[in-house]
Amino acid sequence: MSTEMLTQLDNDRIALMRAFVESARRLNFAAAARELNLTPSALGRRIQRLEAYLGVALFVRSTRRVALTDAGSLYWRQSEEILSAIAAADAMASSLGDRPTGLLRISAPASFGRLYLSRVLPTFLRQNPELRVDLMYGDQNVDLIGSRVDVAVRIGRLEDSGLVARRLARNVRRLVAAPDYLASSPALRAPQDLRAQRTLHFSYLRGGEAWTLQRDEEVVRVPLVPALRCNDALALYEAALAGQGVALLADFITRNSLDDGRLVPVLDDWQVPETGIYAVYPASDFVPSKIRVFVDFLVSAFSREAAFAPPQFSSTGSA
Amino acid sequence: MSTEMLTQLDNDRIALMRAFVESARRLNFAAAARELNLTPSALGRRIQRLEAYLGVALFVRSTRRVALTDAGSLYWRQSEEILSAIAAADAMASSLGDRPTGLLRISAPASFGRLYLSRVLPTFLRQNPELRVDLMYGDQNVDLIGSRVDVAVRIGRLEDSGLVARRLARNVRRLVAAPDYLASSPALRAPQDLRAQRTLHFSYLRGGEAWTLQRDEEVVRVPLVPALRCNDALALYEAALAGQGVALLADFITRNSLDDGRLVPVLDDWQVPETGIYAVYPASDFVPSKIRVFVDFLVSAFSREAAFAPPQFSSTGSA
DNA sequence: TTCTCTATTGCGTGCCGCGCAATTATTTAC
DNA sequence: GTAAATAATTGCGCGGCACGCAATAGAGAA
Repeated sequence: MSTEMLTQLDNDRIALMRAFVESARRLNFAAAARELNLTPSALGRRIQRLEAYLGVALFVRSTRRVALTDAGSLYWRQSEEILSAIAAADAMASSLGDRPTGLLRISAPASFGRLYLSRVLPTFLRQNPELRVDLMYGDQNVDLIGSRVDVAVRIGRLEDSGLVARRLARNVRRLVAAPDYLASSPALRAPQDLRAQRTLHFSYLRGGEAWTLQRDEEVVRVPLVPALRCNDALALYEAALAGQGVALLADFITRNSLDDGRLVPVLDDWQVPETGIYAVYPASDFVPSKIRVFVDFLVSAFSREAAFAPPQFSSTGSA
Repeated sequence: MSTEMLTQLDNDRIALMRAFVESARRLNFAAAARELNLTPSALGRRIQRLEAYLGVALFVRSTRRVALTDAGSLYWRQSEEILSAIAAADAMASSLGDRPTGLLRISAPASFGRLYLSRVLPTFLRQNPELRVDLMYGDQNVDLIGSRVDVAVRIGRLEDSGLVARRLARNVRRLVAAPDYLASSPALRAPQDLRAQRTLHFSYLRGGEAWTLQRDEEVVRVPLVPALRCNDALALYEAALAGQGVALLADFITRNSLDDGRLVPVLDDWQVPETGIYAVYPASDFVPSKIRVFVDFLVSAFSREAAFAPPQFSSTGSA
């Protein structure tokens, strides 16, 4: 086929065009060769290859002089345009590697996003005016590549391979409930007591419908029959506030309510295994700078956030 | 230098772009590889090279899925345009090799041109409407390349190398004079008698101011002191007609006048070495078709012309 | 004329990209 | 849940092609 024939030769077509353009400008192969750091022999051969490929003579040669043919003149114009188009495309693409531009698609858990991301995002956008953000809230771990997500914030233990993860903060979780609820509920002194409680369970929680608690070396896994099962942590939080039952929630959600007493810790002497909050993005030799910039921003923003730092809550909270 | 670094890599840039475009269209390396008759490995490497060159990731990959990055999307558009621009330029250039188009610069002796070329040229132009002709009359042998002449008609013996010559016709020359002149001039029976004649000499004649005559094996070279020396054969012809003296002229010039007796041959038993009429053009592996077409036209036109065929004149003459 | 510079070509070498096959991972089927 | 199939990647070895060097030839300049 024709394409088959061509693929043999169009390998170095740009080099050929470059050689041709330079020669056309100077009408002197030797000078063009010097300009391109080539030997005259190599340059002459490139012109020959180009002519052979096109099936047209581009130059009329004597041993000492060179002139453009008609085809050469026309091809010259076009070649110049093509070469500068290529240069422009290259520059464009390369600059994308340097400057954060375009659309940044972020996936984040709804709770984390609404509570926290939406607070710091304006700052980020102000710092990167060339960047637009598409924020997709959802607690399910989406397929980054399939859904064209650039960066995802993930909470918990991660397992994705082929993804780079940077830890943003610790994720301390607690069993909490509203004082109202506790006043009217069965005693709750040991993990096993949870089975008699109304529990509020996060759908996507790893490990199914069960909570894992530990105290020193002791680890217990308590199966649940949740009173409420929801895939939105904030909804669980509000249910807990309303006295619907006991919930396993991250500190960054319950922090304020714990501070002012609207929620209280439950089974305080037991701990929930600590996980992390991560920014993950596809591994690549050339990470788009919009991703680098955003992840860096998240890291530095969260490093200044007290809400995530201490396992026990204090009264520090800054915007 | 930057150019130095780049020249290493931009060799096969078009192949890389082709691979990229195909992959971007299908978002499937394997399919793209099949389309391009490549192995997936080769195609993957081409994408890698392109990304390395640009310093940007064009695709986000998992082992089984592939998606475009922002840079990839943008580069895709530009690549498509660039590739079609290249295809267009190629097609343009290649078509020039097939169809006679553009400007054909012809150099020809003034005599030959005015007497003959101008008569057949309209036919040629009618047959090749896309062709414009720049006709340059001059008996001097111009430098084809330096003056951008495509085809030159040359009369006589040729010596140029690096040029291709096709013989159009024999060039039979004769010594002629007007009857009036002969009536009032010294006797003219042997070549040596020419020294006493008024002679009309063509400036560019090879061999200086002398005529060479032969009879059987006998060759004589007769030095001249021309009464008129001119670089325009037609001017000599008219001078001869006016009875100014003896001229050495080509049959194609004097033919009509010999037919009707306005000129008569002189020293009839001696002959002037026969030369040829040639179309010459620069040697090249790819002769522009406008040149091929024109030379072919000349050859076929002159093969039908009686004026050049017979050494002795008959009464055949067609338009 | 001689000298210089230019374009070309023959020859040898080195590099680079390709194909093949194995590896890894993800999707689909059962 | 396991297994099979497909897709992308990588290591390895080879082959081809383009380059450099040097010699040839021709054209212009002094």
